[in-house]
Amino acid sequence: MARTPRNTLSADLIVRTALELMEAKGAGAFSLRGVAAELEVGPMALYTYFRNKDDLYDAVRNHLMSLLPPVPPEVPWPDQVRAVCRSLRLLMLQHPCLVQLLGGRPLSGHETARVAEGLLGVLRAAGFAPEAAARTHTTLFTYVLGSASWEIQMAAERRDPEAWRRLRVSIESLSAREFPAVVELAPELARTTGGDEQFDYGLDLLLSGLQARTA
Amino acid sequence: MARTPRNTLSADLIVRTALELMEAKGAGAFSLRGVAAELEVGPMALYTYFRNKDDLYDAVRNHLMSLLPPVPPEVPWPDQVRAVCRSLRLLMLQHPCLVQLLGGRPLSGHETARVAEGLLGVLRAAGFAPEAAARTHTTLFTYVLGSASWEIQMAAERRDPEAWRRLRVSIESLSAREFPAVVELAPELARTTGGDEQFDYGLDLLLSGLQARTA
DNA sequence: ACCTGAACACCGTTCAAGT
DNA sequence: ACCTGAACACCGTTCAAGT
Repeated sequence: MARTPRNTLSADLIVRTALELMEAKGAGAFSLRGVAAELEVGPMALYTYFRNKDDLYDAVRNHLMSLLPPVPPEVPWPDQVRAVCRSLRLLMLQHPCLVQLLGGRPLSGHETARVAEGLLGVLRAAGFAPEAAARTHTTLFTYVLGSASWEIQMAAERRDPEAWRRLRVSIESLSAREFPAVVELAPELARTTGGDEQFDYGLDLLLSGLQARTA
Repeated sequence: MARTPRNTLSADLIVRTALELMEAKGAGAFSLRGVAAELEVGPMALYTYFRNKDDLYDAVRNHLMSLLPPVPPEVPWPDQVRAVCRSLRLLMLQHPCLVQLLGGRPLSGHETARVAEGLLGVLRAAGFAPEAAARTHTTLFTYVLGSASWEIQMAAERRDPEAWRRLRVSIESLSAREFPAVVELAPELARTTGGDEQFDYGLDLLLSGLQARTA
């Protein structure tokens, strides 16, 4: 590797490198020194572009949020809501660190507003009153956040053989007398954990609740 | 402070001390060395009771899960579901670190099964088929997880004056042409973010969807 | 078994200095 | 402005040693 302490450094390059490291090793193992090493610069070089680690976190989150596709026009509003929620979930699954970035840092930046704008615009156009639109938006967003977070967690569990073994043993050691429902439904729980179908199940519950309310 | 390197140390004492520190400073600032200092022992004393930091995290999560109250009997099943979800949310709000512990660590332990048992038992008794019970359980759990996580985040934001100021500025600087819905609904969003009412709004949407399906 | 102390390989960040 | 290098106050964890 040749030395590259030229003018090649930029905020954008740092964000892209940070994102790569987060996705490769998980957001927990991410470090400023790791980014600096990857870019073959000293750790302090990054401080020219970002005030501190949290500032870099914000920039990465903002970059990820900008990847969200726009709302499909010209379709009924329930389909629009479904599309927004699905693409938000997909973005989180493709970039698992996004969940941690959303849950651990204050909000800021126009990209976050852009996400809210899409869903709120759809709901307002569908005739939702201001308060109902706001409440519905928050409900949908938190459902997507929670289910994606849980899905990522479970996928990580399945990937780690040791963790997966411990979970299987833990479930199989449960007494059927003390935990009848868990023991009976263990196969169903394993089969229905994660996946598009599970996500749509909850999303459809929310949408049918909404449609019952607007009718 | 007198020295206490006697036989006063125990797994239970360490868990309680760790929990105190997590709640005081946030789960992010928590460290093994901090717990050891609080207990006035060397950092290595903890390794007699826990294999590593993650092992202690699991113990704390298990302890918190054991605090969940039992399901109220002798009421209609929608009220039972509501009660379980509300008390789970309340537990998360009272112990914000629980959300991070659930989202960042593999599952294990009987306490986690106990939580699932309550909700699954209610749904099975209400006549839900195995797959529907499993899917509904996951949907409800992820909704509680996501909304509590978001609520904790927002509460932290409001507590930190600097973060709160940045958020206000960020919202006020949005152009009404680019973000019409966000600008219009900003007061509604602020007013409806968090709180029992917002949580129940989404929970009722899910429940009315469920009741429409079982009828 | 229960706990200590030194050591290792890491962190984020400050400070003073170079260009 | 852009980047370096040394230093500080932290981490989790290993290892060898004490009782």
